[in-house]
Amino acid sequence: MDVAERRVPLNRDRVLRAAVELADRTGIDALSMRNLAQELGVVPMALYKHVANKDELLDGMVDTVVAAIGTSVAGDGWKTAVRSRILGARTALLRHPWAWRVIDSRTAPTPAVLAYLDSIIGLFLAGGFSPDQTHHIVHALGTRMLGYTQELFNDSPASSPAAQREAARLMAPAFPNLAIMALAAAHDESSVVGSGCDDQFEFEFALNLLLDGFDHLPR
Amino acid sequence: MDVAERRVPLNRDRVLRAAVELADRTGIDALSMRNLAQELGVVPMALYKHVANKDELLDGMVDTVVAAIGTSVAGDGWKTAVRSRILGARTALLRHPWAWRVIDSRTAPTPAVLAYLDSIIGLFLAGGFSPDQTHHIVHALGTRMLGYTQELFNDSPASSPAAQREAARLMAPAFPNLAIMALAAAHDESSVVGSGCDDQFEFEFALNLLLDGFDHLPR
DNA sequence: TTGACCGGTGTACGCCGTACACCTATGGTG
DNA sequence: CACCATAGGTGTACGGCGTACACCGGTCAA
Repeated sequence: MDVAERRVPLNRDRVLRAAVELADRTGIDALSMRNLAQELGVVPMALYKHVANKDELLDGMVDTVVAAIGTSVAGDGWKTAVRSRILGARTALLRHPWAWRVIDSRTAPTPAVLAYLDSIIGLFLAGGFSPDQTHHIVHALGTRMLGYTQELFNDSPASSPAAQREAARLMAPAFPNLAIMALAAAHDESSVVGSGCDDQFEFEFALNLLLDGFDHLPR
Repeated sequence: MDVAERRVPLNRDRVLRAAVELADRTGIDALSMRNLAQELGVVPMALYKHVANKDELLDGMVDTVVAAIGTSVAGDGWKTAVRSRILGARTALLRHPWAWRVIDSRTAPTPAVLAYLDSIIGLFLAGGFSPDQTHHIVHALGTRMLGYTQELFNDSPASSPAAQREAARLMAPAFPNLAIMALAAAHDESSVVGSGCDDQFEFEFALNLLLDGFDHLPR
């Protein structure tokens, strides 16, 4: 019987999928070769028959989730095509919160990442942008102007609006402008339930701003 | 004599500055409590009299470099003020390549980061943007649309243009659009010596695009 | 029948962060 | 002046990490 179980003996793919699942469930920091091995009912060193080392495991995980982005494109011009592609990538990566951090801790991009990038570039070239312009555009899409993400404001995940307003009032003396902004955001209850701040909306706002900017480039 | 040396006995500040310096020199991955202690001529556990644990050390390091951004602002309207502030932050952080990654691996923002953010927000509020608009804007500045940075193209640090063109030709079959773009970038030799791609120029291009976008918001 | 090879095992090494007990000099207080 | 609390540096030890290396049992081609 255990022989029968051994008959499906741990593809590289099974290792990668298990790693992704474990990282999703317990966080990327808790993903160790030992934990992963235990999850698969195997001794740690067995993994090394399928991945060279932990870095290659991480690369493989990235490739797995990036490859899942898919290649659907709506055909109505470059702008909607790019938008749908990027939003699709976002929803795919949102399922694996560790992915962003892992992706840019890697030194060399993985093939799936390059393929995704290539497809985006293709959309801009097909849209009539020059290779140089496309280069600038890709940089603009890949650069973060500030060093930190919007996660700043998730102080307490499900805090009530009242508690949030109270927190704002607390930091008002030290960071008055921040407090003003936070209060305004907590105010407007038209957004989704969460932190008084609809991340999806914010993302699309920024994306549209950039796309419109690209649109106005001389061509 | 060694008593005399012990008379300057390891401020928390000296620990943080040494940590920053060590991370700059050997990379953030090589920064361990043990290495840092050795650098300071002290036993590892001595550090724990000055920082609670390694996470707090990292927070302190972030605070140190972010506090060094400074608060200079040119007075000619919000746009130039924001631009100079952000470019200043960029040059400060470029001196510590590990900082970006450490900053967004932290769960809670440190005081200096909040202060910097507060000052940026203040510039937009003073520029006539509503708190809500400012909120959107800060998100736009803090979000990276693609999951990867521009470091993608640093395959080989000091590769000759010829080598780079050769690399592009190699990947052309698999990633044709990427190759087109890379060739165009390597082409134009007007940029700085480096990788055929002037990161500073790309950054300012993206920044100006966003700032102009903000400028056109109804107000 | 044999022997190569593939995949899983067991042991061991050197690194990491850090808990805990200890030691020693210092400086304020009786 | 005697005393002792305290701050800062030490030494040892533990559990976890990635992984090198030797091993070993099946499977299958020759």
